[in-house]
Amino acid sequence: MKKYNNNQFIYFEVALPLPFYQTFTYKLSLEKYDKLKNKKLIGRRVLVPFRKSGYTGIITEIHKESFSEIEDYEVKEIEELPDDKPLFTEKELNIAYKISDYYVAPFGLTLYYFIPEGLRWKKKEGKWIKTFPESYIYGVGKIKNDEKLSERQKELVELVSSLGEVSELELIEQGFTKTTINSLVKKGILKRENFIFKKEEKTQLKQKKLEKTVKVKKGIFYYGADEAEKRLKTYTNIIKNLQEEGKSSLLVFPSIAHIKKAYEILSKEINNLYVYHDGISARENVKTWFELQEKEGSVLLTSYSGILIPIKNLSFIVVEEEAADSYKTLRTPKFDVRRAIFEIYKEKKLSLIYSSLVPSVESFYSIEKNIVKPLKENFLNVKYKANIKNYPFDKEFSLKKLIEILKDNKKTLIIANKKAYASFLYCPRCENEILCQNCDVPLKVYKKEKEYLECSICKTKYETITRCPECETPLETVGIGIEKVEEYLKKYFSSISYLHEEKDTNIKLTTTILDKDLTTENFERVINIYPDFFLFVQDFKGREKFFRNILYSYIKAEKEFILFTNQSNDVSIKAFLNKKLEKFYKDELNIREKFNYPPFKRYILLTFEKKNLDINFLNELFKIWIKENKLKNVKYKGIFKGYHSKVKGKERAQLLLIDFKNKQALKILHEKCRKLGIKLIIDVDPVQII
DNA sequence: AGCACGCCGACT
DNA sequence: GTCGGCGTGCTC
Repeated sequence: MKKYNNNQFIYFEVALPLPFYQTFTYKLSLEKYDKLKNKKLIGRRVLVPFRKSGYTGIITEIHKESFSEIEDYEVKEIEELPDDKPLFTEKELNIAYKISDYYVAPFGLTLYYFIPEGLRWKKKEGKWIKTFPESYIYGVGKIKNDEKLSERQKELVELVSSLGEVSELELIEQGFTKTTINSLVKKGILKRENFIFKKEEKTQLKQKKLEKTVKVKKGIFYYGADEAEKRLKTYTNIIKNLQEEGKSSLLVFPSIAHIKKAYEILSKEINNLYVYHDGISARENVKTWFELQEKEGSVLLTSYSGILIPIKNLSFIVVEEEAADSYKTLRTPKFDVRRAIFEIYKEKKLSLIYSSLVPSVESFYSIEKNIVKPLKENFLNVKYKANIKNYPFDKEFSLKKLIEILKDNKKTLIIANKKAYASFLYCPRCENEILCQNCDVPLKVYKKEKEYLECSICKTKYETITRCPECETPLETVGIGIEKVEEYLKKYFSSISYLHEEKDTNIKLTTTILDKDLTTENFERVINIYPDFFLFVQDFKGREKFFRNILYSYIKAEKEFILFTNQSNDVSIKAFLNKKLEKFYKDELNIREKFNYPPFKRYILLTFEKKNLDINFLNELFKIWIKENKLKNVKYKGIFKGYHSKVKGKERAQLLLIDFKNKQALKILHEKCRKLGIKLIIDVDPVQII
């Protein structure tokens, strides 16, 4: 082994946004290191060369001084340390590591996911592409009378003051030199800000005296039974108390819509309130990131990517709507925000609340097992204020009945449950459904804005057809989507709109109610049309979804609740009607235990994708993998053709591992598949199995 | 992932 | 001849 002189360099590991279960070694010359103001390297953002391009990485580990390069590869030197301090502390790195480990996701990709978009720079064709300019120039507006400025300088000052704020890059493109800008900055006529721009003075809200002192102890709690608005009030009290001690809070929501609603309500009460999510400009998010690192007593509302911001004095976290399956991300890193937050709790030991009107089955189980403590004694409780009626569902009768009900002009919310116009097109003669050419699934029919067909998987749009391509028979639409309900109602009523449009109409339509708990609007009557299909989907959470769908729609009704269903004998409906919610949870847990479903067994879903995938070959490969890794008692189901057996022209096969613990072996399988050109998607604790 | 290299079949 | 699809190998 050839040794190099390593006295002049510091060596460290860098996590890069690449799909490998490894970090990469880079070095920095001591000469450059000595010039750094902040000597802390761990958690810091680095720009590194990689092959012919370059990536943004995070330093995760410093090598000992005795580290020496080996012949296998040449360690390259980093190009730049763009920030003046680390982006993450060691605690956040630990949390990200645990998340990536649990979900068998590459560490570098996991960490990269939590870096704000504005700081993810890439090198292409020798040039670093930055998401937005690094520095901005703006005028301060103080020019002393005796100040002598050149013509060019005067021009620059004029331009900047007319624009208010302009990126330095833009000024240089306009032909101004760095020296011109620098000299004016030195004189204090212009000001330069890196990343952060003119600080708008946030008007501080006048603080009313706190009604009562609400505090939460350290630990994990469950907060249920109250509706979303009341829950936000409770948090407001807790947050304000914490702010007086300089402590910060983090509120996590399952969607941007939730955050917006919560912000409307909380911003009237709370100072130092921040919002961070993908819908906000990259620049604004970067600013939020750096401010939260410094400011005491701040409050952050976020969804997924903001949970790892190293917020100063963080001591309180809320996971709102904890039952929302959208907390599980769809792309790599495939992780569950609820579990990620649990990892934060383990690392930081603070107060953590999981919250929902009624708990998820998993949360109920955790409460029973004493892992989570209910904040209130009666955590399972719904106010029964509206009368309940249910009618059987069939296409003809239900639509007629609907018209009859709506005739009295009461303010009504209709939950149509299905989007689009119809679920698919069907030929009554040859019994064919019109399928997507790439994915082999029926195409959804859209009609409202424009007539077209769309694949719900690959989103390919097709022109509408009216006759069967095989036999020319006129096609029929099957299923009642929200657009069909709307079309039908419009023949009889004019005051109709969608709930999200926030228009003032008597009849409102929506596809789903599960994410609308924060909708403050009240409805005299709520009609839920045929939520039954939740029960027919091959999904271990089907019944739970059905149950929640009914409960969430029910609580929006002030006086009358109407349910069109053919499942009125199901345990979930009976538990709801008999006001014994607990019955549903007990029953559902029994079923899950009996059928080896989560939370009793842990699942890992493996999805294999390739053009022309051979299932027999895959079976062979799987068995060899078990043998080679000496895996014992591997319980699994499969390999079966995926529920969507063809996606985007690729064949799919799936395999369900039950209570499988050896994550290392999974990495080996992933590597093996990659070499064979098979894409393996590892989904630990999938929220649905289809 | 993303890119270079090399093999092979189709087509000017 | 040569263009391009895709299987393979490699990345500090």
